[in-house]
Formats: sequence, C-alpha cells, structure tokens
Amino acid sequence: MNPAPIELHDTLSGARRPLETLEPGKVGIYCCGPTVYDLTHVGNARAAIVPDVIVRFLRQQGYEVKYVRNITDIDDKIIRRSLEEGRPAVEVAARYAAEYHRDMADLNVTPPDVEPCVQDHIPQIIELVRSLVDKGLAYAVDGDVYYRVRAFPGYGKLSKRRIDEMIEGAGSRIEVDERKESPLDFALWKGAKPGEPAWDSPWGSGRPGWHIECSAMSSTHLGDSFDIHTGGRDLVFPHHENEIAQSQGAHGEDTFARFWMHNGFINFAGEKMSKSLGNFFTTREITALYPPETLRYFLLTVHYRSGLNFEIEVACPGCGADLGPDEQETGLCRACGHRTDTEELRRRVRFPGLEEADDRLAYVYGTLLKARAFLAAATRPSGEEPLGEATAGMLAAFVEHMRGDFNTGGALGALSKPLGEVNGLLDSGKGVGKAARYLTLERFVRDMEQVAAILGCFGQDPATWLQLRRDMKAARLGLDTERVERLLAERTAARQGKDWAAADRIRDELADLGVGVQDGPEGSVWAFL
RNA sequence: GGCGGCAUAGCCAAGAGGCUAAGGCGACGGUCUGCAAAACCGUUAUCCCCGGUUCGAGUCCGGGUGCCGCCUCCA
Repeated sequence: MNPAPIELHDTLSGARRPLETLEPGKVGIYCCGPTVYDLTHVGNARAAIVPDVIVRFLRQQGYEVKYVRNITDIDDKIIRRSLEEGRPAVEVAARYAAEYHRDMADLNVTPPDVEPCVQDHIPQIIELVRSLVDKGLAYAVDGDVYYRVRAFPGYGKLSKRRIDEMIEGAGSRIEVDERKESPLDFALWKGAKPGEPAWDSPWGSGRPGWHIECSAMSSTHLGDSFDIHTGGRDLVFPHHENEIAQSQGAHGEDTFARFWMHNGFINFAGEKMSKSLGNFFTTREITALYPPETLRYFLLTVHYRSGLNFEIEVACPGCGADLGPDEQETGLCRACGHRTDTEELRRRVRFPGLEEADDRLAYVYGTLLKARAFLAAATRPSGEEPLGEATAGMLAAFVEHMRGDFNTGGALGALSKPLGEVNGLLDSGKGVGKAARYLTLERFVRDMEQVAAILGCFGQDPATWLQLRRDMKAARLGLDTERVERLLAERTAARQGKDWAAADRIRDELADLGVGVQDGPEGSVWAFL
C-alpha cells in the first residue's frame, strides 16, 4: 500500500481532494453504466474506460477495490425501442447488454466485480420508495410515486443550482404535470401502461423511474455510503442530483458517495455528439476502421474531465477535396459539384486524431518488439549498472501524474523520454556499457508492463498488434498488399544488383500507393507513409 | 434567461503560486543511409485582454471578450 496521496477532483465540492476512503486500503466505486437500448457510442466507451483506468490504478497502488457498474435494463428508451422492434423490452435489453459486453471486451475494459441490473432489484427499489414515502419525501398519485423535491433541503447541491431558479428557467420547457406538487418532482415509480413491463407494488402495478435504480443498487452492493461515484458530465443533473436526494433522503445526509467524478464529453467537429446532427458514431463504427486499442489510447491522451474533440475529415469522392462541415451535411462538394449520399460519406470518414494515435501506438509497440528481441538474443549481465536516467525514472513519473486526478495525458507524456532513450540504445548503444544497455532495456520492458496494467494499453503481444494494425490500415486505405509485396521483392532484387535507378523507381511507385520502404541489414520492409 | 466549464506554440495537449512552461503531431537542421525511410539528437511559446493580491501568477481574485456544456432524453 503506497502512502503517497492520490488526489481527485470532486464535483460536489468543486475541488481536488486527497482520496480518503471509508475503510483504509479499500475503495468502493459505483459507475453509472449504460441504458441498454442501442449500440454503444464512443461517449459510452469513454464513460467506461475512465472508471476502468481509475480502478486499475487504484488496484496497482494497492487498494482493494470493489467495482460496481450497473446496467439499466428498464427504461423509457428501452420500451420505445421495443415498440419499434416489435419485441419484448426484456429481449431488447438483453440484446444490447450483450452488445455492450462485446464492445467492452474489445476495448479491454475490466469487467466490474458486480454488474447489477434493475430487473433483479425490484424489491430493493420498492423498499427504498416506500421508505421515502414514509419519511414524507415522496407521495403517490394515481399509481405513480413522485419525489417531493422541496422536502429535501440539499436539492441542487451537486449541480449548483437552486430550485426556484430551475422552476423559472424550466417553466416554459417542461410540460407541467398537474398532479405533481412541483414541476421538479420526479418519478420514483411509474404506474403500468399496457404492454410495458410491470411489477406489483404497494402503489399498484408499475415500474421504477429512471433514477431510483442507482440509489437502490449502490446501497445494496456498496452500502449506504461508499467512496466514489462516476458518470458522464451530463448525469450531474438531473440523474445524480436525484440520486443524492433519494439516497440521502432515505439514509441520512452524511451518507452516499464521498467523491463524485464526471468525465467530459466527446465532441465531433467542435460540437457535442448527437444523432440529430449526424455526428454520432458508435464504438463499432470506429473499431471497424481502427484497432480497438487505438480508440482506447486516443481517449486516454486527454484528461478525463476535459472535452475531447474528434476531428473528422471527409474527402470528396469526386475531386478529393476536403469537405467542410456544411458540405458534409449536404453532401454537396463546393469545389466540383459532386453529390455524395450520407452513408457513403460516413464510410469515407477519416479521423486524424485516431490516425495519430494509431501511429503512436505503433511506435510504442515497435519499440517494445525491438527491445524484447534484443533481450531474447542477449545474455543477462551479472552485477549492477546505473540505468538510463529517463528509463529509471519512468514509472515513478508516470504514477505521479496518475496520482494527480488520474492525469493520463500527463502520464503518457512521461513515457516519451524513456521511449527515445530506449530506441537510442537499440540503435547504437554507443557510449553506454553493454550491461547498462541490457539492464535499461530490461527495466523498460518490465515497467511498461506496469504501465500497461494501469492503462489497459501496450499490453498485447507487439507483433500481433502490429500485424492487426497493418491489416486494418491496409483495408482502410484500400491497399493491395500483395502488390506491395511483389514490388518489394522486385526492388530487393534490383538492390542486390546495385541497380539503384530501378530500386528508386520502384520505391516511388510504392510511395504512390502510400507505402514507404525501410532498408535494413536484414532486408527491406514496408510501412505506411 | 439561470448555472457551470474552458481559453497555453501552426495544430493537439500537460500544468492547481516559486528551479530554464511536459509531451505528441507538423516544420526546419543534423546523425545514420547507395540515396531514402525508420530510429536518434537539436531548434520551434511567456500562457485571450484589462486591473488586482503576492517577494513571486499560466496557476489566486475582480472585470471584459470568445467558445462549449447543462437547465428536456443524453456518457
């Protein structure tokens, strides 16, 4: 157990605070998981990867972590979807839960210790609602039960707003239900409508409202009080505000989550991802183009609380010009007048940020591959030698950044110098003793395993990953790899005959395909330019 | 309208009072190379504007300006 403090930003206090857990050495964390009504999008991916890295880091630091991430499988959106698909809501939920699990596995997200779902917690939910009614914090109307927001003094403390301001601002936007005492009162229990999933309750047949499940499931699995609660920024209000009202209303003001962590949004072309804007991308659309780890790495290059911009490039199929945002929307190229339909444009989208992440990952894995090959071919020296300075300090610097509110961006930056140092040693090793060279590389490889355990990146077999990456990039670019191999063989023959002119001509031809060659002592290999 | 967040080099991005403001991409120069590429080395910023607090501020406070988000389903 490392005594150095871990600091994290808490939304409720609005400040960075040292992590002090309820029980020393133990952390209970609740993560608001998905509502399973559709395929996960990249925003969902981020909301899962962020707590995953937090949990991994806390464990690496010696904490015993109990990680709970729920699945919301009863909800208006699921019911709507089930009507669209003409299938029972439970089937819809089960299907998208399975898809979610597949995406999470692809993205190397550690499964939670407990993954509760609403359907399995109806009794706990009813009990919680009943206790709120008993305390005067909720009231039943016609089979519905509403939370009496004005009866909870702290309402608004998380999202930093006041009830009166909200009513004023929202008056024109919320359809006021006359049966509610206040427009802000929210449903804890909804009376059954025909065709909807329903359970018996003291207020008649019905189902839980949106927020109550997280209050019930967190206390069931982590207790009335626990350490960390995470979710996307948009959940601050109303979801988490309402959770606080429910849980503290039922269990006391000094209960519930001690730290609230919220991850920032992913934006496309500078604006929030949204279906209506057509800038909505599922996780799978991305992982069809790039290795899943590339997406994961890309999401970790920025601090979790910041917004993250996904730049999009689409070239006009007609003239190759980059299309601007409005051209992307209309599909009409201003330069040549070519019109392209939306589906076609989506297939042609390129993500410069992901390209860069992909290249960077290839550099890291390439380094790892070379370092391991070197170590496998050499014998370990006996005795001790001072290691390369950057490599020796790498893990400590990395961890230091992580301790400061899980700053993955800064932590990743701490790998650069060591990476350069290691590649330098691999290249020549000049000016460094043989033993120091070996031991530095050994240390690097070993510490990168720690880094990989924390980030969930850099942990695959380098050769396998590099191959996957190359295949996907070839597919993405429409590269004929057989032709490349053939040209490469021709060039090798030319070089052996010292026919430099022919060799250079073939190299130009390969360059036109987007491929560069690297000549080394063991022959030539190709890579993307 | 209310509330919140952000503004650091050509682009992305760390930084939460104090040694020479991380890192990545790009660009330029060099090493290596048949020439290249890859890899390595080097160069490339005084932090939106104004005022204040402090011995000292990118970092704190006040006022501008500009983006973004939430207030309705949203990760």
